[in-house]
Amino acid sequence: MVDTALEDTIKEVLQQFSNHLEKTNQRKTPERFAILEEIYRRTDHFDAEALYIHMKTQSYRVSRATVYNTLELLVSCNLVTRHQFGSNLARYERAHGRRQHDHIICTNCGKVLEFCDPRIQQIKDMMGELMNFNVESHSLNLYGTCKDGCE
Amino acid sequence: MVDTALEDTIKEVLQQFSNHLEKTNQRKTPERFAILEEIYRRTDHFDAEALYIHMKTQSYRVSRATVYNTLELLVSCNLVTRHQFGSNLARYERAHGRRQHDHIICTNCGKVLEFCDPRIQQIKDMMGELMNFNVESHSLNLYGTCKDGCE
DNA sequence: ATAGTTGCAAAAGCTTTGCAGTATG
DNA sequence: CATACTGCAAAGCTTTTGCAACTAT
Repeated sequence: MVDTALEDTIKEVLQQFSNHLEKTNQRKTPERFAILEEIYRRTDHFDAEALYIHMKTQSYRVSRATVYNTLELLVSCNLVTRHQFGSNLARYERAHGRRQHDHIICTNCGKVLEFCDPRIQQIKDMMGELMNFNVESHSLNLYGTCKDGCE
Repeated sequence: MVDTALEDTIKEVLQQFSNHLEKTNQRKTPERFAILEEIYRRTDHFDAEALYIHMKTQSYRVSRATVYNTLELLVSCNLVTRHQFGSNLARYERAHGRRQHDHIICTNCGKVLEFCDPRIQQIKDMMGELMNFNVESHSLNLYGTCKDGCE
């Protein structure tokens, strides 16, 4: 079964990335597109190593250096977001076409769920005003444990 | 000039730590108390290395291992809190006698300010309910830039 | 042709660990 | 006096960097 919505998103995102690279005079290498596509086929919150391993075991061979470079590039053009869920390890997820959301993390089993709350935006606006800051982004993580047992 | 409120806090916190160590059958070493006191004399959001360096240049000699061990111990008994402000570097601050607060970070100059907002607690309560989680803690960071120029 | 990119391996930065020696209870 | 803790150095892990080879433009 083919997920046509996903295929459309991927097509759109690849195009958007291509435009960005063109605009900023950076090269359209196959590695960059392959990494972006791989990221959009995932639904989890992965780390750089997991992405690297997954690409290696798939059709594609890339180096760790390129994975890290491309992740940074994708974060900078808002196609991917970067998180840290309590540890020193950076985690990533696709960003395009997703509404703003935050995360709730089980410190027991590591499960990560997403939630939305409009009050965050209110807090950002109010605090920007109050502290004389241009607030550009935020990160909100709730930590706890699943009530109905972990997987 | 002596800050008597600070001295009182330190006395109280050292006592509390002492009680905790006793209760959990851990040893009251001079290094542990020296590190705790040093932390409570700081007002910033420091990393382990800065604390280590500061202790070395002061009267006290401790090893990095002991600094890391003690920080973990202090976090676990809620006398110190651990943060990550966007990077992979852990930052710490004293926790006792401070009301719950979150952070707003300037991505330009690194300045860290604190703020309180009651809506966070509401969000934690509501999401715990909604997602069937026991929410134990959270971390909210706002990122942006100072409007009136950085230091 | 000429830079920007890649891959590899080495290095860097933060944190943890193993172990022998030390000091607490 | 038993053993938990310390200090030191080595190892671990994630991420970055240097450089020669490659390739997009």
